[in-house]
Amino acid sequence: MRLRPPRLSAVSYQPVTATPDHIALEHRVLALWEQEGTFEQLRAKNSGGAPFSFIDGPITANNPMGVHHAWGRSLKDLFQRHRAMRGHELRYQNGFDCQGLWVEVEVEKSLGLNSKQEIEEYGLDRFARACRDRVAEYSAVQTRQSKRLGQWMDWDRSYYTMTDPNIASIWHFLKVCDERGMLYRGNRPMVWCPRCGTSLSQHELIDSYRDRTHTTLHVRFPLVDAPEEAVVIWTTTPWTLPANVAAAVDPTAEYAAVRTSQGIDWVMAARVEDLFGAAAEIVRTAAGAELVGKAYRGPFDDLEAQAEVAHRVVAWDMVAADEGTGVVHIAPGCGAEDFELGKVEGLPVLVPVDEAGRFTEAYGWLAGQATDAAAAGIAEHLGKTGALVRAGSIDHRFPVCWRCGTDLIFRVVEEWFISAEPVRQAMIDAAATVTWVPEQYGKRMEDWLRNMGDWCISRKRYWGLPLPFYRTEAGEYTVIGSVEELRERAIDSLDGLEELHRPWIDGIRIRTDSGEVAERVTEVGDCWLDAGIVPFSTLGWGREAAVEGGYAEGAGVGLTRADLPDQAYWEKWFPADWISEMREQIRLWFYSQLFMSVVLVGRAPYRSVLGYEKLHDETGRAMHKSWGNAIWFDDAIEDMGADVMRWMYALQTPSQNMSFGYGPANEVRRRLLTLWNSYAFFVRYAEIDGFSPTWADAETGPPTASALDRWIVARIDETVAACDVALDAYWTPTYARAVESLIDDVSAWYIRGSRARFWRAENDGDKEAAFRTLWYCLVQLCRLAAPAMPFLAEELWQNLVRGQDAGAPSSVHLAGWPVAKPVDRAALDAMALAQTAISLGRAARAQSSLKLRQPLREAVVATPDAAARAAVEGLRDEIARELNVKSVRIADAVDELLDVEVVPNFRALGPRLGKDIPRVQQLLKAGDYQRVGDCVEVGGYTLGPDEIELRTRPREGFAVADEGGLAVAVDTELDDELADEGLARELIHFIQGERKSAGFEVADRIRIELAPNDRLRRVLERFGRDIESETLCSEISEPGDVSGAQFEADDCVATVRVIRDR
RNA sequence: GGGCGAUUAGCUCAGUCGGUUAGAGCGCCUCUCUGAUAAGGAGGAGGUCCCUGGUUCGAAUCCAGGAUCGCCCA
Repeated sequence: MRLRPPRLSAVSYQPVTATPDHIALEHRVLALWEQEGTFEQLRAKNSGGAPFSFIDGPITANNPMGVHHAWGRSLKDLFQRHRAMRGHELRYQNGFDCQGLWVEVEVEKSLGLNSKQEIEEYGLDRFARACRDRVAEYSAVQTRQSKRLGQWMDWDRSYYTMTDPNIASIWHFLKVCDERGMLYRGNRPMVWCPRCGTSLSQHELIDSYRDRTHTTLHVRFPLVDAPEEAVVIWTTTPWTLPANVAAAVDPTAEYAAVRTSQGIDWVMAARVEDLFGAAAEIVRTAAGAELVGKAYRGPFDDLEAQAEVAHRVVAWDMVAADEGTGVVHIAPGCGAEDFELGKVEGLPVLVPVDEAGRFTEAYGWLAGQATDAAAAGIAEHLGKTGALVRAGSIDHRFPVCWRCGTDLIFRVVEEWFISAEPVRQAMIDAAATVTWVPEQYGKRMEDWLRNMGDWCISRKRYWGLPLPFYRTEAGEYTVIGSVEELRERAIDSLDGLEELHRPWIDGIRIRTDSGEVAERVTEVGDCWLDAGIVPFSTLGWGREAAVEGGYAEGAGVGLTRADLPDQAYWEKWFPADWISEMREQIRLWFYSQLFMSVVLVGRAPYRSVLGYEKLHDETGRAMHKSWGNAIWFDDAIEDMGADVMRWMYALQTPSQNMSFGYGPANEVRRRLLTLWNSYAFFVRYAEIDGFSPTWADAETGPPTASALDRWIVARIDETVAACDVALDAYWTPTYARAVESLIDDVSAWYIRGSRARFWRAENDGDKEAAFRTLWYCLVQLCRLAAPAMPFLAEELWQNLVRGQDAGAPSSVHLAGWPVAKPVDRAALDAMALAQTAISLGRAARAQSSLKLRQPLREAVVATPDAAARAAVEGLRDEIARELNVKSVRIADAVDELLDVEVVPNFRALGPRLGKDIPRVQQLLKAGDYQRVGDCVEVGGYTLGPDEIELRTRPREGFAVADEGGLAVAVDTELDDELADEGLARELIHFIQGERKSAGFEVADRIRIELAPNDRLRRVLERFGRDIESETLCSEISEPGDVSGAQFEADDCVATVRVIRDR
């Protein structure tokens, strides 16, 4: 280590550790932001800026957030921070989803309740309070977690979907639907959970199939006309047999009557062998159409419920020929397809079980039995009556309730719907105005919209939006559209109405237009109504006067200070410029928002959407608590740290599932270490040299006298432009890769190439330029990386910028986004050429057996391209340094080193020559052409310089490498001086190794004892001082007797001893 | 059955407007640097760009069909 002048100024950088402690650093930065109100400063700074409207999709405040939530929240924060750095005004309103079964089920568990009956016994008021308390608890937990992630939101003003204003906004929407005739009650076969006592929406069936084993039955339905004959059905749901009303056959298929011990059994001919074996005796065959219309005796005709039913065979085109018997048992009250067929055939609908999945009184001996428990009794009964052919079991995929794991059933129930047809086309049109990222999500939305059924909005539960539908005894319905309307119509006092929830709301009766008394239906609403209304309820749509803190009425009191803005505010912030959620929200929140918005204002509530796929573990498997591969946010954030986590999310291609885990996190951490190393390098030398930049330097940029400096500044400009394009397109991986690439270039190329400039003892202009350039690189990197890794960027900023200039912005997040400047393409191209030349030079060197450590006299860089020669000219020093040569000669005489080949530029020539290309290519390859100036005459064409490319091949006998018209040769001849210098380098290398293995500190001074031979003695004479200074050696001595390590190189052998000075 | 994707190195994945030599990271091997050092650099091995056909002077890229996987709907 060379001696340095004493520190000139008192600048002081915070010391930088060898590796970053992300966790400690992040907590430090969080404390700094808190202490200085950095976020508040940012909001104040951007107040009045061009609005950037982001609307947060509410997170269910029901459990701690997971790392999959952190993905979305990191993306949201990334784009918000980016827009804020560009000076946009943002709302920063976070949202919590508060109502619905998700919350109810968790509360049931925590209270030890196990059925709807138990909830009612517990008391709906206490239950509602418990639900609200759970939301309060976990919204606080999620807020804490989000802050730790670094998400900047106006946490005190989060919206809660359970507040009265939110609920009232939905009432208004429902009223509008009613006025347009879109609201109706309907019978629907619903997927039903008997434990939860409620239907499940389509959304809730996602991933609901599990491996289950169920009883299967083959059952005879004897024909009325020919009692010994029967159609035989197969079912996997025995409990539905008491509700049988028909048997379906494929009219176009062939059916066979098979003689069995029980009589004559009709099944589909294709199924005979599977069912009865190859030896089955077929009495006769008939087309399915012949069986259609035949009456049969049902298996449970003795039950009261079956009294009026006339069973018959019906035709159906969906009868499967590859399983069962080819005759399908139809119970329209127990299956979706059965129900549809029943509508066509006019079949009666028997609903055998109640809300709890238990048979009703009309089912006699079955009454009170649960569907799963009834299978055995049903099989036994059928056995007694002779209807049972055989019982078996099946292992299959069967849907279960996502909340409690109970087998789901189908049940026809009365629910409330909003018809989709009147808005279908308008929704498709509105969705087409949206920019979908990734693009195919737009097609998915369109597909969903084309196929969507009516929206079932009712749930027979407790903690949710109370549907404002009031029924008189006569069955007349009134829809209430606001709290004011409720107040006007109420018969009962609203004094006891603590909030718009059950049970309080249930006590309020109203008077209808016709003067009748009406009570509220007991149903609550689908929670996607709660979330879908948010662009209206939180932005003040239709409100005349704003109310500060007014959003918190009802269940939100004490939880939030969100305002209730007015129509002007809505007009400013609607529609959202951008929203982002995971892909499944296409059918959920993106859909419900769109639906409500199209109904209310006839257009899309968002301009652009970023969707993303699923988060899996690092092996690509879905994360499941029960599989033990789930990663808890709280663990991950204090292990890998927020920046590493956020950078992983930024790098992830949104349209692909993410493999998340500690392994990938480590890889990313190592890449961030490169930035840290560059930072540490700068601080070490800036501290030593007393280099202190000013904030103004970041604005003006560094001087660009040297080619290397010009290049890295051009790289920064190029990166800024690339980041702008990527972030404007909401595509983070391109952004993150561009930043990583710049980090790599700063570290691996700029710093490596500039190190000697920083080591230099004298304070010259070039060293100053190097400091200013590296500092500028780091500062711009901080700003570019800040949206994605806000903590690390802030840490660097504090030390590099704010610590050096009190007038600088106090936070990188207040520093503004770098302005894209014109990119110095020439500098980039020149360096690319130089890098190619260096790479070629290395390859050329590698052809000889000389180590890179051995200095060589000269490298020749040759190219026929004059512009390229001029470009490389300015980078001769870089090339010489990297190739360890004394000089670099630039030559145009490629021919002495190389053969030249003319290759067509296909992009330019393709359109012009077309089919002639292969012929011209052949002629050029064969050398059958004339060079005329810059042009080439070949096959009747004259090709201009832009239409050809000159390529070269090395001639034999040279250490030459070439690529694309560029060739590099190295002179491998060694004279004594070069050889000695090489040997000196070897010795230095050896001594450094000894120093290291002896455990000396980098700054320790040493003495060297060695016994040289003549050659080595000559080397020491020539290069002794270099060796001493390189190894921090005070003296090289030659005592008579040396014990130590053996140094061997070339023709030298010496014993060397390295001694630490005291 | 309909729709939307995916398929590129041992692994994880980029690959823009179609351009003739398909890249990165990790892993592996070799070398190198030793004043960023629990780092850094160079090189190498490793590819039927899923398959078939088409369009084109030219296809990983565009089109058609197929296979496999994933997701959505029915």
